[in-house]
Amino acid sequence: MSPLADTAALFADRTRAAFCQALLDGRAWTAGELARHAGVTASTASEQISRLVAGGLLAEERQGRHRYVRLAGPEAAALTEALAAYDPGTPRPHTLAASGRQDAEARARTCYDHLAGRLGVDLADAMTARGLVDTASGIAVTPAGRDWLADALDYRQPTGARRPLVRTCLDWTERRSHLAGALGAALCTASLERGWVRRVGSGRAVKVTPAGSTAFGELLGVEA
Amino acid sequence: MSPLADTAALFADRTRAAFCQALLDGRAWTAGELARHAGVTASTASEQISRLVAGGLLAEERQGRHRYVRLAGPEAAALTEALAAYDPGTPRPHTLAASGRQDAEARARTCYDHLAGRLGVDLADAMTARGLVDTASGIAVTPAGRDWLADALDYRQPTGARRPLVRTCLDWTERRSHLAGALGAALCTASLERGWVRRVGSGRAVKVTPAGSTAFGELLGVEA
DNA sequence: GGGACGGTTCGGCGGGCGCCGAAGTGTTCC
DNA sequence: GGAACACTTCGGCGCCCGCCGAACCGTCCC
Repeated sequence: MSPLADTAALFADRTRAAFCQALLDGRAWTAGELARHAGVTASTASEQISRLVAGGLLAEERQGRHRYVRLAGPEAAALTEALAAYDPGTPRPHTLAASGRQDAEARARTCYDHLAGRLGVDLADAMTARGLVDTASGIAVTPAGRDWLADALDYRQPTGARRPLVRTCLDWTERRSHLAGALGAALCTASLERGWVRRVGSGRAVKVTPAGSTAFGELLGVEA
Repeated sequence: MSPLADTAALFADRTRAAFCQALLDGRAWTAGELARHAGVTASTASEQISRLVAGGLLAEERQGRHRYVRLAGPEAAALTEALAAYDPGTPRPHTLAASGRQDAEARARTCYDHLAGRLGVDLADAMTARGLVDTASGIAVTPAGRDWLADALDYRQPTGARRPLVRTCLDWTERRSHLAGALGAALCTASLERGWVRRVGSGRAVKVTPAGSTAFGELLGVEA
C-alpha cells in the first residue's frame, strides 16, 4: 500500500484501537490483560499485537511466560491521541449513561506520560495564567517557568535535549489543550512520586490525594 | 466501531490515502482529477470521496457538473501529515529511481497552507537562527519575529485569534520540522502573491523564482 | 434538440481480514 | 515429573470492502 495507508490501517480496527488507547496510560500491559480488556480471545490478541509491533507502533519485552507491550514512543502516543481526538464538529452527544464509568477518567487521568482530563487542563491554564508558559504565540516555557520547574519539581532541561520542553496535547474529553512534552512528563512523574495523585483502577484514571490538593494549590493556585 | 478506529479507517486505504495526500496542497480538486491521480475509475473515486466527506475529513463544494473537494480544515491536514510522517526507524531507502519525479517536490512544495520541502526547512532554520522564532523551549514567535512579520510580510496576528501563530510540521521528505500555523500560512501566501515562488505542474511542487531568490536572501539570508 | 462530459448509482465479483477453537510450545510452580 | 498457565500457530469460517462496468442523471456547449 502506501506508507500512510499502512500506518492508518494499524489503527483501523476496533481491537487494535482499543489496545492503543489502553496503552496510552504509558505503562506496559501483558497480552492477556489487553485481550480481556478488549474482549477478544488470547489468540486474536496475540495476532493483533504482533501486527502492531511489526508496524513499529508497539515495543515488546518478553519476561518469562509474559509478553509485555507498550507504546513504542512519544510519537506513537501522539499519533494515537491525534486520531482519537479528531472528531469533526460533532457537538458531543455525551450520553449520561456511560458517563458514570468515564467520570473518573474525565476528572483526571494520565495521557501516555503526562496528566490529562480536567486536572490536566486546569494545570495548563494555571501555568499559563502564572506566566510559566506562554501561549500567545505558539507554546513555550518562560524563564520564570524554567525556574519554577527547577524549584518546584526539581527538573532541569538536559542540555542538547531534542525532545521539546513543552508541547500541547488536545484532550478528547475536554476538547482543550493540556501540557505534554518533557514538562508534562516531569509534572506527571513528580505528581505520582510525591503522592499528589494516585492511580485508581487498572486504567488511566488517577485521583488527586489530599496532599496533592495542597501541593497543586500552593504551587499553582489550582484547587483540585 | 470506536471513534479512533473509524477515523483511522478513512485513511487505511491506498486510494483514499492518495486522495488526502494530494489534497495536502491545500487546493480543491475535482472528483475526476483525484480519480486519474490515484488510478481508479470515476465510480470508485466517487464512492471513496463520499466516504471521506461523510467522515468529516473532506469538505465538498458543487459547482455545475463539477464536485470540488478539499481537506475539511487545518486539523484534517495535520492528521494527514502526522500519519504520513510516522515511520518508525526506517532509515530512508530513498530509491534514486523514483527520486527524479519527486525531486521538484523535495526541493520545495506546499504542505496544505504553508511551505515545505528543503525550502521550508531552510526558511525555518533561518528564522530560528535570526531569532525570529524560538525553539529552545517549545516553539514560539519572538517579539522580533512579530516585527518581522509586520514589516516583511505585512502580517499582524488578529487579536483574540484562536489559531496558534506558529506550529511545527514534520516534513516527510526532510524528516525535520518546518513552520506551520498562521505564520507558515502567511509566509506561503505572501510568497505566492508576490511571485517569490510559483506552482509547477498540478501537484504540490513549487519553484523559487529569481525574485524569490532575492527576497529570501534579503529577508532571511536564505539562498534558494 | 443533440451530443459530449462529469459525476453517481447499482450489481456483482474477488480478496483480505478479523475472529475463533484446537492443538502446540515454552515457563513457572509444586 | 506433572499440572497450571501465558502465549502462539494453524485451519477455517464469515463478513466486509474496494474495485469495476454498465446504466443513469445533470450540466454545459453547439
